[in-house]
Amino acid sequence: MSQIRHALSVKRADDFAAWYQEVISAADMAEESGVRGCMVIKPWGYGIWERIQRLMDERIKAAGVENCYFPLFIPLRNFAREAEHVEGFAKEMAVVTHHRLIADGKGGLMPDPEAKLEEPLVVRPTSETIIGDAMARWVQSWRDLPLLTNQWANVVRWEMRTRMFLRTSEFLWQEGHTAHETAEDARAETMRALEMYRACVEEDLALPVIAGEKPENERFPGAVETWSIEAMMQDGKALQAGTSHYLGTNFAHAAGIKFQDREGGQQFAHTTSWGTSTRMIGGVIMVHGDDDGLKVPPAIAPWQVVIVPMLREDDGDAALLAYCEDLRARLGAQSALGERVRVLLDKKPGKATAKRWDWVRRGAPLIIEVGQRDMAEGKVSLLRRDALWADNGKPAFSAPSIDEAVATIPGALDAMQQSLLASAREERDARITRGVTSFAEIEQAFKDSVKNPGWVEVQWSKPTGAALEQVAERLKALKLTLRNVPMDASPANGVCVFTGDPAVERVLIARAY
RNA sequence: CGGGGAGUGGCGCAGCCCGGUAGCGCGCUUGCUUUGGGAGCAAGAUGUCGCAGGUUCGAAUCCUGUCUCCCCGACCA
Repeated sequence: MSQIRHALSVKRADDFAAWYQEVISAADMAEESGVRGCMVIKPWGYGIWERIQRLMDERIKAAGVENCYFPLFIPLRNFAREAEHVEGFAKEMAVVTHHRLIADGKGGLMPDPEAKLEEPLVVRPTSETIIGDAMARWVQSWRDLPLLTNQWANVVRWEMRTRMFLRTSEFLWQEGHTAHETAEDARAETMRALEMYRACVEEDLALPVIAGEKPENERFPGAVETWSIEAMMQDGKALQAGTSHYLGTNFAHAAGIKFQDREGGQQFAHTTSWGTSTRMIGGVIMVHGDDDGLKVPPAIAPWQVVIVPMLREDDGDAALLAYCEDLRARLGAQSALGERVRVLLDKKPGKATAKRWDWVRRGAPLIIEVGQRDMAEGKVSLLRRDALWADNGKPAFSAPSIDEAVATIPGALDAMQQSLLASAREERDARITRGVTSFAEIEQAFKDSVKNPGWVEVQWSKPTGAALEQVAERLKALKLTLRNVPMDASPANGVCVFTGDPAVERVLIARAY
């Protein structure tokens, strides 16, 4: 192996947390804002979010769910209704108490004590309560059901410890809220949303996930069932990439979502809620990033192909730019992954080499450099972000003709999308340990290891209440948590690693973000 | 929210202990050279030293408070 000069200064293997932060700044995705836990999402990071948003939104609408927008401010009294739900969020809510500023006498401003709100407003941490209010008005008859709504919004949770994209005080997300006539319908919707997330995150973000039900102690406050998709990061930790909740009639009782059923009686609706957030971008970084920066899966790349002309600031530039423009137009007329290929001709002044490394760090799937010699030969110089280095330690350029490039690039984008998912799945599966039969084996695997060995799947007797808390405590000593009960795991056939009782199902254990 | 570390040009850092009016590398600008693989040489520009008070003739440096970031923990649908 020759010496490779990587595009980042920190390597994943040396300091994963520092590497993660360097990717975000080196890929020009986001930066600190000066407000605790809040970030500025820059064009490349926001462009990725917009792609995710578009692809997810198409899937949401295809299921018959309609978008709405509900207010940012929620009256404090809404939160007094559903005790369990409130308890879950009370410690992390931002509250608006004043509506006017006055001079503080020291050259600054302060909230006007005279302008105190009679009833404080909570900045939404999630919208169950306010959407519940609306649903109570909108639902009168069984004919109004199911009611299927979604909103794209920002939410605020006053987090104690924040990390860019993974856990920020303010974040962007989508929250689906639905009401149904029967428990059966609501459960089906819960599962439909979960499957939608699995498909979107795997197919579009190229993150392999395991879908399953959360154990009772990990449930959303007020939910009857909570389901999640869990993705494995390169450091072996789990990231919950989406959740879907069956809320029973808990929220319907709290908000008064009642309807007249087919027999003329009054019934409470069964509701669901489900969400995914900008946190998924953190997952993309930690699954697909490498020591040269980000690799953006083509489906969510704002630009899939970036053409970098090797300008020399002489008379030859005009012809070179025309050649590149022709290439851009021809590529842009092609389709990959069901859409027109997104091609940028990067005409910004500057050295082509410097610009190339900028795009490598950002993770543009394909980078095409074009110089005078390429043009003279009717060729281009093509670099694949997922196969960056040649054996000699230099960037692995290929030199197809322009016709060949136009013809093969759509297929290459499709292939890259597939291979990113496939290789991530391979790496994940190699790090899931199954067949563990005792707690001692778990301790052994996680106790003294500096490197995280990954996930463990065990059989258990699904204890509840205090017995479950005990299990959680034992795992906590190893910094482990119960992630979920995979829906497609094989049935239990042994004994519980925690209690020794007959096992009833399999559960995943991991360190988590 | 507890423990620890840190905030000095765009980025990474030195200076602080022992107060005297700010420096290095990268980047940036300009010029010349170079020109197919992350260029070289030269000359430049960029700082209310996180913010607010205090001590002092004088504060990046000492004291107090505060904000933000990082690590560990607690917490975390």
